Amino acid sequence: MNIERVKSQMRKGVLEYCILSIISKDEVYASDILQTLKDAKLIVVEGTLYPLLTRLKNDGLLNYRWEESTSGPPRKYYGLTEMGQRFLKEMDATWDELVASVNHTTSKTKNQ
Amino acid sequence: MNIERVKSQMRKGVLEYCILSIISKDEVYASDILQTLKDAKLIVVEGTLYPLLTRLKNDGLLNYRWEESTSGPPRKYYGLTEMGQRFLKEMDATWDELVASVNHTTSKTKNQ
DNA sequence: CCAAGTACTTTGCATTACAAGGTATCTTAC
DNA sequence: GTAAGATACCTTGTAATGCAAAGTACTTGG
Repeated sequence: MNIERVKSQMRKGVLEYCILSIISKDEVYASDILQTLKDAKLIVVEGTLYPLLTRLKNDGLLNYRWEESTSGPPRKYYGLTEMGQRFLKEMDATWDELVASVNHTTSKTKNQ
Repeated sequence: MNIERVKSQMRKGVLEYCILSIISKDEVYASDILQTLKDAKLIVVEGTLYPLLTRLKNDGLLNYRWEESTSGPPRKYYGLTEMGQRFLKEMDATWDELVASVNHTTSKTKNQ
């Protein structure tokens, strides 16, 4: 039992949310997403991200287009579908609710 | 793919944190915890809670004492060990960091 | 003594993050 | 033109764990 496991555990729950949010702002490819998450201290590895992107695409929340790169193989640039945008809004609300619930449970609402 | 799955997913990450926090305030038994979580809209079922309490106990974060009940079988009243208290403080920090990270990623910090 | 209620426990399953390794494409250097 | 390195995407196996469902055990009331 260590705090790293807990961090990882908490991270899991918001991964999809953060990834959808990142994609909603800009068409990006996997490395962009990894870098953005890293900047936010939400470390994620390739083996986690790729299957997740595929899952989100299969669920109809994402689509992508291939784009040539000047410095390597072509990249998959992801964007949100209309359904993805609707879903992201729901996730926004879900996140806010969760924060409220946790703060309620841990009593950070008023006192402290 | 539905929003319920996402909620469940997010919930997972904070379950241990919320449970430790609840126990830190008062000696409670399983049904108390379930009720408190339910009040906070963090629905959890028995089959989730009991193994988790056992795990936390085995990790040295919790201890318990049996107490007779006037209305049924005896109850296990849980309390935090010293290690559990230290761990909870770390979880507090971890949670705050996560909220900051998510807000950063989803850009709720300043603009919007 | 058995039915109902309460409390705790166990089993099997599905999901999924991660580590590690693999495949494919492109650029650079020679 | 090809070998080496870099970049990008993908796959496989494993471990953790929330949940549904069923089980065990104790207590009380008729």
